[in-house]
Amino acid sequence: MKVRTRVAPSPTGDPHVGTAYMALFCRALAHKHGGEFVLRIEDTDAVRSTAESEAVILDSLKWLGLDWDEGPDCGGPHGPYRQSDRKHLYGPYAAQLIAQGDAFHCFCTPERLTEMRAEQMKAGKTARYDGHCMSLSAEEVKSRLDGNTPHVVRMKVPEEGTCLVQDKLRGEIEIDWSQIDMQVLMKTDGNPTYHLAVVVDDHLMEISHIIRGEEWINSAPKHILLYKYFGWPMPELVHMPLLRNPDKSKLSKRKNPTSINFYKDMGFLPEALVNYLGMLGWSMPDGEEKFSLEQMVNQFDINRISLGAPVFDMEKLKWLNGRWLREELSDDQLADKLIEWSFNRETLLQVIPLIKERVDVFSEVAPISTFLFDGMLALDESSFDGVKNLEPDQVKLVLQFALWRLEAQRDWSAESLNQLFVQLAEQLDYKIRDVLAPMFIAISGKPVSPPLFDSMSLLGPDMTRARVRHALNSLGGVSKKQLKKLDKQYVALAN
RNA sequence: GUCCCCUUCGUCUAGAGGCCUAGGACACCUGGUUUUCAUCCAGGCAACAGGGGUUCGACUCCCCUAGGGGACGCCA
Repeated sequence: MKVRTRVAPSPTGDPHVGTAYMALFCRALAHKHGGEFVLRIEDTDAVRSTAESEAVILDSLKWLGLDWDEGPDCGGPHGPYRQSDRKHLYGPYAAQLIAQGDAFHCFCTPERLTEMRAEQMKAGKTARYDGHCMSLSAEEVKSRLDGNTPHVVRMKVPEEGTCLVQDKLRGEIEIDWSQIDMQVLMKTDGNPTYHLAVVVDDHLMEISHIIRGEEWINSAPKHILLYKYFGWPMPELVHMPLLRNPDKSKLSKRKNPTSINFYKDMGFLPEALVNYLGMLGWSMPDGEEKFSLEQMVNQFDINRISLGAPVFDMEKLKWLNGRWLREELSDDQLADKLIEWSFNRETLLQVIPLIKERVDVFSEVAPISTFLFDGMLALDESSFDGVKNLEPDQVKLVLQFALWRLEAQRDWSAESLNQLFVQLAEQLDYKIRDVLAPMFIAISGKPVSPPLFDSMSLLGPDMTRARVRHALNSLGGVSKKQLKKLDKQYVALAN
């Protein structure tokens, strides 16, 4: 059988290193066995999915060299490769399950479900649909459907027994059916949920091996059951360990930069980042730590994957990057890479308007603009001494609120960043000057610098957010207790 | 709370019953090369979570405990 794998990102945000991690292993397995690696866009969440996010994710994966054999941009024999373009496909499958008696219409309101789950959890039970709408008669269902009552389609799940999940890495995993919820398959808006779409698409696209994060183990029984209902052959399951923050929690942008673009902005080489991801949870037979994507594919053996969840260690990534840079690039090539990265005419033309009025001779250009080419700035508490009108706690509050706003911000033009801060200052009833003072330190490292919003715009969302987070950390970070308090204030702010 | 997964130096890992006095790498420390720094080289510190089995023999197999993580959405 042909080995076909897929990575299926959801275009709802920044390109995540975890997506690249899965793409790397999917690609390695497929290509090692002469098969194909597919990229599919899972945009069944119509509210959160955006075309921009999709474009950025595709670009990032390409930048890393993790290109695919079939996908939304290049097509292929199993297209389309975007679930929103396949929307018409899923309804009939849901209808088939209803006709077979393996699924049913559900008219329960979200309120009732929330209440039901809360009660179940309170009683120490697993939250699970209680089967309320399964008892509806055919006539009742028909009349409600005719009356256009909002509804979903749910799959039926056995009450008793055990599901055996075969995982290539972990062997047999037993999960009781009583633990499995009667998953919604079709949403009120007519879109399939991930669970239906993934099964239908993986089957239609002839995916042979599903490589995904460990977080999916618990929903494997739902998928296995759907394959059974449809009478389709079950692909092999490979659940990879999850990448971790230094504190061992699941890698998250709150604690560690997760956007691929951040690493690009920092000036990492794509080869080094891919190499680093490859050595998390996997190793070359000879123990060599520096290897190219091609070398990894050639040597790839799924049995060399280790299951302990690896901590993403930027220090080691940096060391590896240094090796790639020194060992693989001639001075000439390095010069080209630097130009490509930031030292180009285009970037320069964006910087010059910010500094022209502030320099008299060329030799002043570098000192005033270094922060635009820097990574994480060398900050400590004393860096914020110049912030006079705010108490230390207020400085933290401003930075944290700004960070939250910036995380939600999509338009990264200087003008809309300006508006963001004007609004924040108004809502806080602070002077804009006082709100901006800590921001200047966070972004440029100094109390005075070229225009803040233009600088932020130039640095881009990933680097800007990382700097604000870094500033917060250099002030001792925000404790859980503080965070809770701030969050409360922040929510109150919006209303 | 319920269920599931995981567990070798601080971190990434090698290890598929005797080759383990547990190897490598990052970080850290020491020394050498270098006008300084970095690179590079040499050396050092440092781990099989705990307890029971199985076995002539357990880092490796089984069980229990502990710790960590994840899942419990009309998100993926």
